[in-house]
Amino acid sequence: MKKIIYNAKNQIFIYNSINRKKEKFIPIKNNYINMYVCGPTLYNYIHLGNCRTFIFFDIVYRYFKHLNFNVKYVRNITDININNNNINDKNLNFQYFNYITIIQKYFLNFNKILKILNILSPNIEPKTTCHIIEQIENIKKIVKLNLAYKYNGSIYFDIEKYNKKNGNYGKILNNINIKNEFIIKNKFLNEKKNFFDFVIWKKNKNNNIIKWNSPWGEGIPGWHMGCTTLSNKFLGNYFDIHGGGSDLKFPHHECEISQSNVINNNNNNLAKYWLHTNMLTINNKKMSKSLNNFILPYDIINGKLKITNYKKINPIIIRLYIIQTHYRKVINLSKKSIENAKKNYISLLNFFKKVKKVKTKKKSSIDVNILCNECYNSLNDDFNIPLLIYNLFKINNFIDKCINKELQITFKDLEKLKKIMKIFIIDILGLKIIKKKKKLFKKKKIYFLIKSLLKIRNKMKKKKMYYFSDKIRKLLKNYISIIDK
RNA sequence: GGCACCAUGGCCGAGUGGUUAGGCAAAGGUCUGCAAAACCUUUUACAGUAGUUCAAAUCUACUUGGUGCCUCCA
Repeated sequence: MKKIIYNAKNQIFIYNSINRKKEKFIPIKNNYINMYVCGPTLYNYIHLGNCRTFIFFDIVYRYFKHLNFNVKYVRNITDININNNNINDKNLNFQYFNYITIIQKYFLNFNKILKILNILSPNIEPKTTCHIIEQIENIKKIVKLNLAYKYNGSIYFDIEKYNKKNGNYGKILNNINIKNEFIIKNKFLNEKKNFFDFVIWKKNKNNNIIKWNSPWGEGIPGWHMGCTTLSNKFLGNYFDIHGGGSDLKFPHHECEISQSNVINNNNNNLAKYWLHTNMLTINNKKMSKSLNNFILPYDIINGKLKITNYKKINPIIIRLYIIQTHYRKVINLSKKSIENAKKNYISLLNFFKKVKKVKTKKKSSIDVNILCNECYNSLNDDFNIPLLIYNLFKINNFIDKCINKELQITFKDLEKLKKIMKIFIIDILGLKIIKKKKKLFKKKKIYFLIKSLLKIRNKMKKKKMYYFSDKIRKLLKNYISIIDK
């Protein structure tokens, strides 16, 4: 028998990347949750793989809020780029105006995509460029402790010194041996002392206009410094959850941890629980900007892709498609699986329509509380959304059987199930109901045309002229679907 | 080379020790003028080998095949 959970809040288990184990989730401060997720770097449109992380943590955020935790959710915006080659835009020359235009373009796109995927805004969305002073202060601390060195005008974090001084770079999240022969064989140590030493202050090159003054000359802070500084500033030097894609584990998160431990003079490793979402692959290859095999959400929505047979896909279906797979498992994009999500979506939301057909009885055939608790149990077990969806289908199935009078349910229990389905499908999974194609009807002329055609069709049907009535239905197929009662 | 992960029917995809999602495709049914939609029924699969157990798709070990990270990445 599975345990019945009366207080879901105290029974959450999370897979912690630091220990590679599922651990009971106990917030640092009772009833408060501080959560940080690495946001986008604005050098291109966000692709479907990027969206996965944001959708997953959106559900984590929604679930915590549903459980009445006080959640502070911070997701940064990296609006600065160390390597300008990353910016993939033909019109770009590194003039100030163009640079800012491009950052703005991708920023707007990012917000738009997140909105149509029904992702809630975090509490704070700090931009890297707005916190340069704090970053310089943090770099000063590292330099002062003699754990950094200057090379070619840039400042590097000295891993060897750090590790000698009780540090553990490479081992916290990744188990990477920084003296591994394979790496030494394949990489060249032409710039830094140690191959893994990472830049914390990058010297201004080619008279780039994006730069700030610092004790080490003009330049920009290193990428990892942004996240350490922003999380520290808004959530303190030790907070509950730090999240991001699994490809950020190394080196990004490892660097963040080292910096934070030095700056704060502790061994807290920045966050208590580290969560990493797995990759989205296409043809079994990781989707990424550098491999140029990425898929943009807009192209799916607008039906521009072969993988969806050039059919337009509702963004909420994309959302469901992504959460159907557990966050720690790879998703391989395929035609069938998107179609699958579409069907699942329809049948999940159909619940709210067909539930009206149920005729309640004096007794229920099943203990409804178990069905409800199983939903909470699924999410409590390391945010097992696929298992949750499975349990939602169980409820859906039960209702089908009540309609067919195979099983029965009381009024009270039915209300309970309606409530739980609403909480999980709409509030937590964020699968809000699609508005029907009303836009077409707004155009009055089309509306009246369709209406009069329907009138004609009904008359023909009455006269049993089915050949013509079916023709009309076929003609109108692209605009409306006609279902005879 | 190191570390991490994955393998489920014709296909896509859940399944976290016993009851075996869901969808596509196929067949039959309720309904129906035919359809559509909805619902019901049918088809039992877990890479291989060994082990633990009364019981393994699920736990353990090894083998095979694949993926990710070790360079910017969600």
